[in-house]
This record gives sequence, C-alpha cells and structure tokens, in this order.
Amino acid sequence: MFNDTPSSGKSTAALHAASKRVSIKDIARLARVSHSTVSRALRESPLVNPETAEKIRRIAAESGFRISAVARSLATSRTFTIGVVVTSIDDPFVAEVVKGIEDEAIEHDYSVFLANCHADPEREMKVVHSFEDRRVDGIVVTASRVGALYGSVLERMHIPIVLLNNQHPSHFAHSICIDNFDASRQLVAHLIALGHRRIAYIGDRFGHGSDSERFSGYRAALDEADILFQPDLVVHGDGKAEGGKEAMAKLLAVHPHPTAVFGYNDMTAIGALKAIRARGLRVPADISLAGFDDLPLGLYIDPPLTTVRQPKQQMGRMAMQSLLTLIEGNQAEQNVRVAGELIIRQSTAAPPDSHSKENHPCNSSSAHKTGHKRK
Amino acid sequence: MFNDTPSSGKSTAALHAASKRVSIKDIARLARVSHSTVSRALRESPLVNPETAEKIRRIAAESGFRISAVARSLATSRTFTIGVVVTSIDDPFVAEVVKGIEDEAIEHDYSVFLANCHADPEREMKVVHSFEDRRVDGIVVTASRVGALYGSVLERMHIPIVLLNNQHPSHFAHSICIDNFDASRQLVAHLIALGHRRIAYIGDRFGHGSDSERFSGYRAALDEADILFQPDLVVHGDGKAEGGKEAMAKLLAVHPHPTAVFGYNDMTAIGALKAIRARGLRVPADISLAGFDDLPLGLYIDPPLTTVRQPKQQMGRMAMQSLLTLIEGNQAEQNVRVAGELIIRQSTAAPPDSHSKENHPCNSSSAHKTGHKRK
DNA sequence: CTGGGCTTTGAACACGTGTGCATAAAAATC
DNA sequence: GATTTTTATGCACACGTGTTCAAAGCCCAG
Repeated sequence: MFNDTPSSGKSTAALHAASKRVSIKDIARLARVSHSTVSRALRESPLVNPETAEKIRRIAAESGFRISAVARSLATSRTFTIGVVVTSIDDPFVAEVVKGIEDEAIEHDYSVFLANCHADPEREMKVVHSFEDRRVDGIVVTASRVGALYGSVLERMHIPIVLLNNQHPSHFAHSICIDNFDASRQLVAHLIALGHRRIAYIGDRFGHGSDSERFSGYRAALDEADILFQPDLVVHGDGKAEGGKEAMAKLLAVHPHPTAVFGYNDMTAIGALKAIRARGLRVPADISLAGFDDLPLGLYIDPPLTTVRQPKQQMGRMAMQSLLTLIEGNQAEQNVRVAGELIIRQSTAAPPDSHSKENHPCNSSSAHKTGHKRK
Repeated sequence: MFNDTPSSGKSTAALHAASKRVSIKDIARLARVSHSTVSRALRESPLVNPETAEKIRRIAAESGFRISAVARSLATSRTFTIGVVVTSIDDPFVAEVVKGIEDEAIEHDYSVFLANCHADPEREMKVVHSFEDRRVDGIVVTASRVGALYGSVLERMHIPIVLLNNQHPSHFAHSICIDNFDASRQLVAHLIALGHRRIAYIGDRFGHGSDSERFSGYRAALDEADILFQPDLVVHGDGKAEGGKEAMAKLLAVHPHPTAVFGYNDMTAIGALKAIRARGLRVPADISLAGFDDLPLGLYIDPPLTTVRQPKQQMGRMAMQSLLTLIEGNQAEQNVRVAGELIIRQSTAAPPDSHSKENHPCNSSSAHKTGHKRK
C-alpha cells in the first residue's frame, strides 16, 4: 500500500499530499532553478542545458505537474482552442462533420469548444460571444445563416472563420462547400440513364442556397437529356421526414405520377418513402427514390437508399486545416468546393414500363401509367 | 458609410480602428477610473456607484469590449468549462447525450470541450491530459472503461467526474446509468405477454456490465413466467449491425428457431433484421424483434422497431446537473439509476402459431414449432 | 465644529506562464 | 593569460482580471 510512492521521490511526495495545484514555481524550487528555466525546459527550448532540462522534466513528471494552458494563453495570447457552432449536434450530418474537425484538431493539439445554436438567433449570439470571451483562435460554423445576424461580431473578432455548407457566403469568411450543382446533376443523370423521364424533385423550402443549387443541377440534367421541365413535378418539404412525406403525397396526386423522385436530402427521401408505401406502391419497382447526404440511416432502410455522399468527416478535417493555415497567418483558398460521390444502391432501378411484366394489386398507379408524353 | 459610427462615441471610435484587443485598462482610461472599478462595475458589484457603473458599462458596450475569460480564469481559478470525453461523437446515442449536456451547460454559462477517444487508450490519455491542462471544472465521460487506464490521472485532478452509462463503476466518480435490468425485464415481459415462449437474446461481447445487466433482466422475465432458460437461444454480437446479423444467423440455425429476438441494442436488432430477411422470414409475422436505446433510426426502418427508450438528452442534462452541484461543493447522489421506457412499435406481435392461419414459402420454421417444452 | 460611520475609489498584489535583457560562467581565440 | 565569444541562467516585466486593504470623501449626530 505504501510502495506506490515513487522510490526516487523525496520532497515530491509531499506535493502529492498538498491540495494546492503544483505550479511552475514549485518545480523550480525542487529543481533549484528559476521558474524561467523550468518554463524553457518544458518547452524544449535550446537555451537550456540538456542535463538541467532532463532533470527538470523528470521532477515535473514525478510530481504530476501539468502546465496551465490558461496561464500560457494569457501570456502568449494564443489559446490553441477553436469554437465550433452547429445547429444541433444530434443531427447525424453535423455529428460526422464535428468528428472530422475534432480529429484534425486534436492531432494539432487544439481543443474544440462545441456549441449548439438550434437555429435560434439569440442563442447564436450567446455562443459566439462565449467564443469571443474565451479568445478562441478560430471558429467553424456549420450550416447556418451566418452574417445576417452576428456577422459584425465575428468580423470584429479578427480571427479566422470557416463556414461549412453555409447558406449565405460572407466576404469575411472562408468556406468549405459541397458541389451541390454537379452532384445533383450526376444523380439525376443516373435516373435518366435508367430510363426515367418523369423525374420529380422534392426541395427544401428552408434550404436557401443549397436547395437552389441542387435544383439547378436537376434542371441541367433534364436539359442535357432534352426532357421538358414540368413545374408540377417540383414540390417542397422542410428537409425532414415529415415534410418529405407531405410533399410526396402531393406528387402522388399528379397523374401520371413520377417514376423517380429525387429528394433534397436523405431525410426528405425517407419521408417520401413512407408516403409511397402508404399508397401501396413499391420502391424501386414502381418509383425510384434518391436522396442526398448519405446518412448512415440510408444503409439500413429497405431498400438501401441511392444518394450523394458528402465526405462529411473529410470536410470537417478540411475546415480545420483551413483554420490552421489561417491561424498561422498564411493564405488559404477562400471558397473550397468539394465533389460529392454518387452512391447507387437499391432504391433506384429502371421504371416499371421499360419492360413491363410485373403486376401488383394497386389501383392508383399502373392504370394511368402511359410513360412520358412527349418526345 | 460613415454614419454607423455611434454618434455618442468620441474616443471610442479610435478603439475600433486599433488592431489590439481592448482590455479592461482601456475602458478604465476612457471612463477615467481605475481598472479595479471597471472590474467591479462589469461584475455588477454593489461596491461601485450606480451612476459610475452605468457609465462604465455604456463605454464598454460601445467599444465592443468583452472580458477575457482566460484572464479571469487565471485570477479566480475557475474556468466555467467542462470536458466531455466520448467514444465517438458520430454515434447517435452519444450525440444526443452531448446535446443534453451542452444545452444544460450553456444555460449556466459553461462551455464544453468535446473530445473523441475512439476507445483508444493512448488517445484517452491525451484528451484527459488536455482537459487537465485546460483546468476544466469537471468532466463527463460516456460509455468507456474508465478507471482501468487513466483513473489515477482523473483522481489526481481533484475535480468532479460524472460517468454516463459507464461499464465499470469507479469509487471516485459519480454516475448516471440506465436501469438495464428493469428495462430489459419489462421488454421481455412484453414479448411473453404477446405469447412468445422461445425468446432469444443477442448480447454484446464488448458490453461488459450493461450486457450482463440486460441479460439478467431477460432471465428474470423468463423466470417470472416459468419459461425454461435455453442457453442455445443466447448468442453474442459486437453491438453493431454486422455482429447482430451474424449472431442472428446462428439463431436461425437452431431448430425450432426462436419466435422472438431481443437485441442488446438497436443496431444489433437491425443487423438481426437483415439476417431474418435474408432467410425469407418476416418481422413480426414470423419473428418478433426488439432492440434497446431507441435510436432515431428505429423509427424509419420497416417495421418500426420496438425498443427501450433511454432518455439520452435528459441523462446528459442530469450528468451536467450533477457536475454543477459538485462543482459548487455540494453533495450529489453518487449513483443515479434512470428508468428506461418501453416503446412498443410494429416489430413485435404475437407469435405465428398463436392462431395459425398464415403460410409462407419457408422451410425451416413452422414445421418444428412445438411451443415451450416444459411446464 | 468634531468625530465616527458609510460609500466609493485606487493602489498593490496575486494568479501561472512566457520572454527580453543583463549577467555570470564557461569555452574558444589570440 | 587576457580577451572575445558562446552558453546558461536569473531578474523583471508583461499578459488581463480579481481582490484585499487603506484611504479619501461624504453625511450626520452630537
């Protein structure tokens, strides 16, 4: 019971018993040097005699000394700390991004403050102010309408800021953003290649920039295939399952209904899936379905969802890397566009009338199915 | 362009242009008082003349002054900061817990450091040390085998620690933990009430304490219903979908196979679902299936999953509340047991032979079904 | 007018670390 | 051996805030 006291420790043992935290001065006293020398030894400064340095480090280790980051921060005016503001950490998209950020951060000995803002302006102000108070070296903001509100606060802080999939680009911040247009175009091209002509898009009325970019990609793919754009095949949800379900219900009221549906994101598509099932239709036999984001969820539903993968962790890492570059005072690319990856799973297939052979006991569909009207 | 300069500002305007951060001394100079008075005014101390205080606060606000939390921390040896160490933030369970923690924290003007450890001992040491360096006021650890490794480090820090769903209880830490035994017992009792007699349990070989508690609950429910425990109906996965799938395959090799399966957690159950489907069997018509945790995922799969809800956000909040209590120097309950809530959805139903009428093209099931052998 | 109590303020030090500068000691050069 | 250069160390101050203590100013009772 006594033998866990280090055998070499003499006066260091007393420190363990003391309730006060051991400071750099305590180490200095034990090593019979000044606190400056201790400071230098611990920072591996070449200005200190190697033997002295080794002795100091040994004593520090034995007494369990840990340097105070807060005192150091005060002296150096660098905290090695960043702030991450997210809408909500329980959003699976956000969680993966944050994972990437944190992993990259810790490798560079940075710590990350996490704060949810719940898309509440008041709360956003509070967390940004808390970051300002804590003198973070940089900030990452994911998926928010920055600038509109607290942009001035951020600007005043004079620290680098990186926005991730931001809805409104800001002149004072850098950004990492998925290439919505191109990914969307690829996805819709995939649907067209399968033989679809009546392809619907369920947007997100709160999606702002990214929604219109994905919509543009959809339009572009249609144009390239000489398919006439039909406004009644575009409806809007809220980016969540409930909204996707309601929007899909509207699409199913159109005659003939679309043979493929592209949702703004995976949650929208999953909501749509529910509505499709409720009408007794099958995916992909009757209707093909695709989403965007590649949430883990998409793998576990039946059928697994075709989607666009956003390299979320990677994007988080990139955001942190930009931040590090900027913190060091170097230039970084202002607006980075990241390519999405088309993930084809079982929710998309050829439309039912391509080589029609299958019947199912459902009233509202095949009866009206006539294929595409034009061309 | 010029009129955004506050009309009342005279010398404060110069501050805006200055690149150096404005400190409490700058405010003192502007207000023609000492920095002590400014400090007191900003902390709403009754020791300062109300008019002076008001004037100081106005000047501070106009010059966009924000007090330095790091300097304050150094002076007060309180950081109003906590550390949260998680296995990985992209685990949906963890994400919800962290949300609860952060929401509670910010309401009390605490900021949270988030760190993933990926169940890697080396990484765990690193993040715990970083928390120590940063002088956090408290630590929450979720779902880890604390104590074994860095317990001594934690103990040395002399700060409150709350473990959430910890596998190994530690004498020096407080804990918030779901009542695995009782929730599990309720769930299995539900299956029994539906008429099931051959009920399997898929455990988690890495689940340690919580696995054996859930298993005990399973056993208790069987005992209460006088159902003989059959060791071949207990297999083990890894807590993830893949392991659940493999484990379920083993269960399907048993003749007659179970009519109900209880998975250690939702991911295990979802893996099991895949294996069941692969054999051409249906849930719940042929086999009832239940999980544990109530991940959002369980709502979106088909059929929606019967499970035990862990009030994750609430548990996060409770952890933070305990921490706050302890930080204030008060006593808090050492080990809090939280009740789970049985969530009955469509993945559980009566066993197929209860009022047998339905046939399906599957060989390995109903033929051997004989009900429970004893009693 | 005097003394005592109250209110308000400022001076000084503390918190723990980093760093420029001076200096002592050691080594190298002549 | 004297001088210069190099190496190693300590002193003192800075970082921005909180806090104790003393003191100045004020009010009021006597």
